[in-house]
Amino acid sequence: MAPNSPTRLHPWKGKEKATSTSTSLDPEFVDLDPVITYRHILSNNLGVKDPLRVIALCDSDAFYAACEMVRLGVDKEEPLVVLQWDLLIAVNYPARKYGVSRLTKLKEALQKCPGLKVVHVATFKEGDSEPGYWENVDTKTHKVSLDYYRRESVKVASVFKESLPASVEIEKASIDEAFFDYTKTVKEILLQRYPYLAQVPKDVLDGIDTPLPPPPRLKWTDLGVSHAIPLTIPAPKEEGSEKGDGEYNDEKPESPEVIVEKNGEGSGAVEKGNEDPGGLNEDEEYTTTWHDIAMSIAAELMDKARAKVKEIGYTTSAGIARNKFLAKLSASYKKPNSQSILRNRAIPSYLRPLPFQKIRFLGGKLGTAIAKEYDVSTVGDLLAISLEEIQRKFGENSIWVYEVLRGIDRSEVKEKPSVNKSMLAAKNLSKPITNAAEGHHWIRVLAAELALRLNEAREANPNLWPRSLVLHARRGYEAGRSKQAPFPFVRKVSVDIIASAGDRLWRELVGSNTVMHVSTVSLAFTGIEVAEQGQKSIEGFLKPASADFSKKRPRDKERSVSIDLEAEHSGFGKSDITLGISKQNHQSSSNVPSWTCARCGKTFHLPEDLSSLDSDIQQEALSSIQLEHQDFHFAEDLSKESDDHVSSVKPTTKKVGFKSRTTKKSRKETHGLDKYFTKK
DNA sequence: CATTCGAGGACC
DNA sequence: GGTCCTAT
Repeated sequence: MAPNSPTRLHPWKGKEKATSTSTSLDPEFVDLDPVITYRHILSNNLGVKDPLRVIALCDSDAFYAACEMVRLGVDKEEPLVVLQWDLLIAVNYPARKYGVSRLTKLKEALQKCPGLKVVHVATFKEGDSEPGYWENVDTKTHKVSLDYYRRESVKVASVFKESLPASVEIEKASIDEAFFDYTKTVKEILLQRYPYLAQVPKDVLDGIDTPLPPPPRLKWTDLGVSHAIPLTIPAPKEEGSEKGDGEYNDEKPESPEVIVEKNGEGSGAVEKGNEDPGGLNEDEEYTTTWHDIAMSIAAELMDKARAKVKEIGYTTSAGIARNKFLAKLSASYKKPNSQSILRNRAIPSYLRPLPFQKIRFLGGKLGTAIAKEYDVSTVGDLLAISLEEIQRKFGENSIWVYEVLRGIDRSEVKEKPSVNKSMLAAKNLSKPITNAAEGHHWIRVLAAELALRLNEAREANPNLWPRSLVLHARRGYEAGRSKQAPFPFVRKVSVDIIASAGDRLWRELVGSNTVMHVSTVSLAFTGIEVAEQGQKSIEGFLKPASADFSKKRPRDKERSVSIDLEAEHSGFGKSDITLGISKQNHQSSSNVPSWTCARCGKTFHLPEDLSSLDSDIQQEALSSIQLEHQDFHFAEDLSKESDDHVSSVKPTTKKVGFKSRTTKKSRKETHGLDKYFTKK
């Protein structure tokens, strides 16, 4: 094992070079055995360079299939597939044993597995109030609904959250998987178990930057670790192998040096692991670094959380490693219902034989282009390419590719807001639409789903407001086209409101064409935002003088616009429910600001007696005026009024009572290579 | 080989 | 605003 090398001034900053003294470690891969100091274990904000960083990825096994098994109370051993029209979209593991995989035809699947349980996803048709499971579904009349899976996904996520210490950061990455950052938690536990790690030696030159004492040699199997990826990885199967999805190392490893152990849920793995311990060399069998031990602690926690999730019917597979990319990769090492640790020192042998197109973001066009350019397929092949070379060919940003091939990934586990930013309903037409009436029909169906989902989401969070409605349509094999428009504030969205807005977009999109061949159509809410605290509802900002807002709003970066509505409610006589827009600096003088609608030219005034109306009536009235003035909240485009000193932070149009938004870019997921993607 | 539904981000 | 990209 590698004893920590002596004195370095600031090893935690060390970008310069791996400090490993172990000659057994692969020189292509740096920082596999970094020096870990007292500072490292005592600090909590070391970020992605933290040598004790521990990340996990956990995904649900055959999630849609599992959802249906839970819903129907199907035995866990029973083979089951989920059908979408005549396509299998999910296959549970019992069914996979029969050689059934996604993308097999239903007929073929039934031949392979006669007892196969087949469930069609929920669907609904025009007029249905909610999706359901029917005997016969017809793609000509019905639309698929994945809503049940979304709701189950939320349940699983909340069980994870409840089952883990609050210090674990969680990023829900998709409907069936999440990343976990255990770094902070694991340090706390390390300090509990090894209190001497908190005692910086007094008599040393480097103080807190002194390397930690050598870690205890612990047997993986005694740590409750169910699975550690071996230092030597069996080569992935080649083309010839008759193997379903060709998942990299998906099958049970057979080589004797594999450590398989414990709580494999009765998989028989225990016996196997203990069968031939003589085949293991010392490095395989024991932890050798503090990072190993940190990961084993994460494994304990992950294991417990997964057991909790299993109680509600979902088995999961997890990977634990030093970053997101490797955690994700490791999760697929052994499936289902299992977890794997990838130790730093196993990284080179794990990555070298890996087909690089398995790597996130390399699975698509970029990966294909790289494969063509160099006529190679594995990570090992690409290690020969220098950074300069790859940057010359693929641009500056491809340093990301260079690093990821070497097991480096700087991306962070970032908690996401619980509400999605968009909500989309789509329908693929087997028989293309040829006239406008059919278009309107499908828009109504899509609108019905959106209405249902938005209102449903508002039960949990009443302050959800979609900014826009977007209609996509694709004609034949041409690229799709889209149109969007602001969506009005309406508390109770109805199918009609969405559909009428959708119809307008449809007309814009297809123009005066009477002949059309639209093959896909989708409708989406985008820019969904949550109203600020204290501005819980439209009523909230209607009642008192809008002067209150000015105090809450940031004064520097933008000039706030407050919006009020003027509406008319026939049954209520007077047409003085008004909505206006006023500039912040004007409104202090008066509680009755006015605004002229950019589209219709009408001037509105704030009502004085608004609060005397019933809130139900207020809402209704508001809805009606909003429909007439759909673009009211874009009447003023603040982004056009640029102030030099804030030019880097571009204000966006704002709605009263909503969080301020800037256009500050979040981390690039595509690593700036989008330009390249579109090229080919 | 093709395929459905869906979410998010980047670019211009 | 619109288009294109990525995962399963």
